[in-house]
Amino acid sequence: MRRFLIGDRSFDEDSVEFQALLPRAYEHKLRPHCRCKEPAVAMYIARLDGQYFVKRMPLSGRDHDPACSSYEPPYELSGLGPLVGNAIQIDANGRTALKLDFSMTKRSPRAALSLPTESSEPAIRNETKKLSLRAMLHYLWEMGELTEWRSSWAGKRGWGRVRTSLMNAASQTTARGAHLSEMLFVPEVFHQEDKEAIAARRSAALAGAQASGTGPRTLMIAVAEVKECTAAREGHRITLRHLPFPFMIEEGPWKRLNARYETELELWRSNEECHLILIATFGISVSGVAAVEEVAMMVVNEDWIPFESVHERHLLERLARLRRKSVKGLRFNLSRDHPIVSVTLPEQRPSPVALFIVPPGASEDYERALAEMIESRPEMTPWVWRVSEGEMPRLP
DNA sequence: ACTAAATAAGCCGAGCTGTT
DNA sequence: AACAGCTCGGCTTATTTAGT
Repeated sequence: MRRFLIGDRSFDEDSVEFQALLPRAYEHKLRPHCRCKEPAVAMYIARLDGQYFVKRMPLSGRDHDPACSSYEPPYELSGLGPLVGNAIQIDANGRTALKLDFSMTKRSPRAALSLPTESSEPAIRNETKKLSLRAMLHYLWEMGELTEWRSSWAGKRGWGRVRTSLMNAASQTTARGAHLSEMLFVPEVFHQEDKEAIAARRSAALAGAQASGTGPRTLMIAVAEVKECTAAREGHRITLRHLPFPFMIEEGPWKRLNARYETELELWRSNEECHLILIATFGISVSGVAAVEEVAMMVVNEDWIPFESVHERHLLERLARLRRKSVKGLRFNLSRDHPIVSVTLPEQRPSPVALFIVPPGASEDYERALAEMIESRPEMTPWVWRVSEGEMPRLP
């Protein structure tokens, strides 16, 4: 159980007086501090559906004691590490600001191209990294705690849960000076009996993507599960679950998508249980047709945990039966030849465990980078499965 | 209100990879 | 081995924001 400090008073999480204090503390924007470590770790109070929760500040999971329920493994082991502080900036109120590497508007084609002017200005290095679309999807998944799993959650996570988690994550986040929740569209679970209300909420949510006729088109970001892709008269039609209309994609981008996400599509087609998650910037034309501008994808298993190879899926399958929590590491902007932690087991005793999978045919550089990564986090017990050496080793 | 600086989006070229 | 296509980074220009 967690113990909190509010002001100079100490409370047990479950105590009646603490639960009674929460609404007032929320009202006055008081910040609880978790006493699992000294000095206590700053947290915040969130209100969800009229209930109050003490939540950790974004990306502060590593500051908690490994035994604390708010503990999360350090993000340096996943693709999140290089982005924190640059593309992902966290302020004191627990809100994060993202820098995006994709357009959120579509401007009309440039009227005239001006000849490049002679310029002797010193070149300004743009060293700030930005989030790709895939990294944005991984960010939402991680912040929504959809990378976490324990066996007791079996059967309890469906698209409704996923959607709520994603929207919660977005509500803490800004990008390009706007709230991410206003830019993000995630289709609601469709129920026939609630058809009209859902349609009304949907069209309200999609207002930001609607073409106004003049000026640059503003785009929105959609996250949804792909149902199927079919050829259209021109380009392709992507049908998404819980959405009554398809997203159109032109032939060129469609080809690129297939080449880029060949592995993902292959994994998706090879297994009926898994889901293909799409993230795309899109706009809606005056005639009401939704068209994709940019797109990225990832494959998740039946528990909505992302994976990138059959080996990882096997590992997740084994871990899904464990009562203790497992946390999936994600790649964000990193390419496939960078090692990242596959899964961490934060609740493992005596120390948290980092599970790595070395893909067959990994280079020496890969092994070297992996060794460095393991060395840099001595508090984590490493577990390595080298696929080329055979079967999965025994889990810790 | 005007100017300067920061930011966003699109274009272009260098380098890499995969194919023929 | 050459070529084509794609990706990534840098540069340019437009637009927004902040400061005077």
